[in-house]
Amino acid sequence: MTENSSTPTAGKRSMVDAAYSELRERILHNIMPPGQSALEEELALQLGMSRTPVREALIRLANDGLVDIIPRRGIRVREVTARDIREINEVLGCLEVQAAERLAARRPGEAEIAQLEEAVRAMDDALEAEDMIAWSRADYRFHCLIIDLCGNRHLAETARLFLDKAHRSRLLTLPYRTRPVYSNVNHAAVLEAIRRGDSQTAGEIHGAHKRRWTRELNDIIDRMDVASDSDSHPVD
Amino acid sequence: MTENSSTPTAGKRSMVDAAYSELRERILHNIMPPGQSALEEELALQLGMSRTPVREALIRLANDGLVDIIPRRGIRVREVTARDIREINEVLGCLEVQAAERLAARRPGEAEIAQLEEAVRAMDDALEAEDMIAWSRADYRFHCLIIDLCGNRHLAETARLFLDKAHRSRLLTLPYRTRPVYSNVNHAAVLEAIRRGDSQTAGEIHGAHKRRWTRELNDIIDRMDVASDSDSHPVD
DNA sequence: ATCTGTTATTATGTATACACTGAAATATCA
DNA sequence: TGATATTTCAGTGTATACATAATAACAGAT
Repeated sequence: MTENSSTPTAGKRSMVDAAYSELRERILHNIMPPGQSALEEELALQLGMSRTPVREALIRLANDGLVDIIPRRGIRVREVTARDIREINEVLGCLEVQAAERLAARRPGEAEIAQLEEAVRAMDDALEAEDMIAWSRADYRFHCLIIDLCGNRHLAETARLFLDKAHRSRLLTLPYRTRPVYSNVNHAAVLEAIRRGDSQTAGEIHGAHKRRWTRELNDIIDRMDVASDSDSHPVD
Repeated sequence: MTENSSTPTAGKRSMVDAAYSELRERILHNIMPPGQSALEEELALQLGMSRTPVREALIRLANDGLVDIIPRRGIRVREVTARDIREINEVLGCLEVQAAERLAARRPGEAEIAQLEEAVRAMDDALEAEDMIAWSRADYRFHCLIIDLCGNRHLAETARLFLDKAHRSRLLTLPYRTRPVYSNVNHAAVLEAIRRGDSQTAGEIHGAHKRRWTRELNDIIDRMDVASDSDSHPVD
């Protein structure tokens, strides 16, 4: 009877949903670290339910690429290799650029602009205060907003998935990162282009930002000792 | 993740896999047309298995965006609205451009180039013979190859999903299409850029091709009478 | 001692059983 | 007749039971 109330979102969710979000949280927050294996029954016991809803949740998690289901041998939290980090970052980059262009082209309303402004301001404040946790959260919020407001549901859904995948690698790379001063400048510039409805500039700046980040990421990965999974650097 | 084996080398598929691919085929080939609803038990009966594997297959199909699971009222094959067609096409476009760039940058080997050449040749032959079915298949093969060979697994997997989604709308738009002479020219040019390892040109041509197709698609959609789902044309 | 064939175990994959929910259908009342 | 309350009922959501396959343990032989 593990009443695990880590998710304060109390609603009329089915047990499958409960299992899904709980396990997802655990994986995203490294409570279940990459490589860890588990048994369906064990998880069911922990979550206080039978195997059936756990199984169904696991299928969704496998679809999201967070766990591997090994045919008769239970499940494993998927490892994040250097290659994965690079690949995920590449896909996310191209989706986000598209989202930024799309968002600018659709001329969002004042309320939406205000949300973006708030996120940028929060990032500036956090950087000033040297509060990297707060900065990271605000950065995440900004990217989420670009994605969610872009007006293309399919794009938003897919990009959101990759943003979450990227979050897992962020945890690995965070200690290696330098002060993200460029990020703030770029985000402000992107926002300005969006406000003007200048789709092309929004895309270009966001793209340049992403490429710079990709280079930095490659340096970080080289300094880290993660499994490389036989991958050569992508050419920029 | 889910080993999407399009290869006919059927090993020992579990019943879940069988249900998944069977239902997927039915939906993709319009045997179960959009909007059609069904009951789990009914499908289980048709497929000669119990509800459990069918349910699990349905979860995956829902994740792929092919069906909607209505909480207590069974499942429905998802409708393809005009908005969906446009959105899917947009995402696929941006992923494919990235894949083309990536592939060119990667300098694929002779064997891989040969596969692409074969597809282009098949397209030319089919166009000459006015065999639109064969053309469509070769076109599909070409796009699959660009995606599968790009070297980024995550990109490939995601793009593949969207290619399949696009396939469904292709069925709707096919009767409205004009002779795809531009496609063949473009594909040949992309292939040439890939052969030279000219990543930028490959991306540009493929992108231009996609944009032209997007315009044509918008015209087609206007002429069709599909549910529009309150969507304005994306700005190009 | 190592290798191999057999048995035993164990967790999954699938089937079935059951409870709960939401809606259609019927009944009751104004 | 129309509106509302009640009942019924079909179908999902969840739990449990069972069969199967894969591995681990073990014994016997070389």
